[in-house]
Amino acid sequence: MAFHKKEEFNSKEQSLAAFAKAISHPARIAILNVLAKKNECICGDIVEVLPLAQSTVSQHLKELKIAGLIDGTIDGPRSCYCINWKAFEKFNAEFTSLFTNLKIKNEKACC
Amino acid sequence: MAFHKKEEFNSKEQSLAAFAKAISHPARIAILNVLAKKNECICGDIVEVLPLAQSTVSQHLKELKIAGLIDGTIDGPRSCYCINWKAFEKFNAEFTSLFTNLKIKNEKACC
DNA sequence: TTCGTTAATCGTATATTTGCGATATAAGAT
DNA sequence: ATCTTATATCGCAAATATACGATTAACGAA
Repeated sequence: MAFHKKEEFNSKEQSLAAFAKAISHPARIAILNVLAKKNECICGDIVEVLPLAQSTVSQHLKELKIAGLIDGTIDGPRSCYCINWKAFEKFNAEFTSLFTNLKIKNEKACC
Repeated sequence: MAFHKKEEFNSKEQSLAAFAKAISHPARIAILNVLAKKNECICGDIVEVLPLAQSTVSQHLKELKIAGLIDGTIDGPRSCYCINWKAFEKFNAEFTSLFTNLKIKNEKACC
């Protein structure tokens, strides 16, 4: 029975998979781009740019926050989001290390 | 109404999201590692190593193949899979270019 | 031909994701 | 205190993803 067997894989695999999942939707990539383009960590502006309802955008922001890719602070009646570069660096390293490890082990294609 | 609004985002966002989705499950990352470790493009061996049923592994392989990350050829009664390095390079470039673009635009955190 | 091996696919159950409108919350403005 | 604005959260519906067992297909060997 036992569904979602994700726990049975090692932590490195899980960590990278979780990160990939966070950016596995175009809306979330678009959000990251918006956050970076505007030098101020706006938030409601994202809703205007994306073809999604406010509640949906809020949900995507939450997922990015849970994944640690962005930080969010409450600023009066509005929220301020920005990219967490440290987390990005970490995951970027994990990601490229995957490729590197693979490439070292297997240089030539066999099929 | 209109669900899955993914089409409304630009192709770059969609392409990167699709790649991220392909590696957004630890089983698929594990498969990539197995494919690389063994210098031969085994296939049934993956089933032995992973804590998943044969049909499930086959499904994950299919997804990786659809995403273009691996190639598969039929070799007698068995299938031979291997990593598509070209696709990997392409997506690796897309991925790092995302970070680079973001970093150029926004050097300092604001919250 | 029949049997065994290997892997893909089908059917199905369950879980998760995506999306929206409605509602709640929180703070500044009037 | 009330109104407005901004955002989070709730509740729900639909779509996808994950997993498995059973079946099918394709081939080599007996």
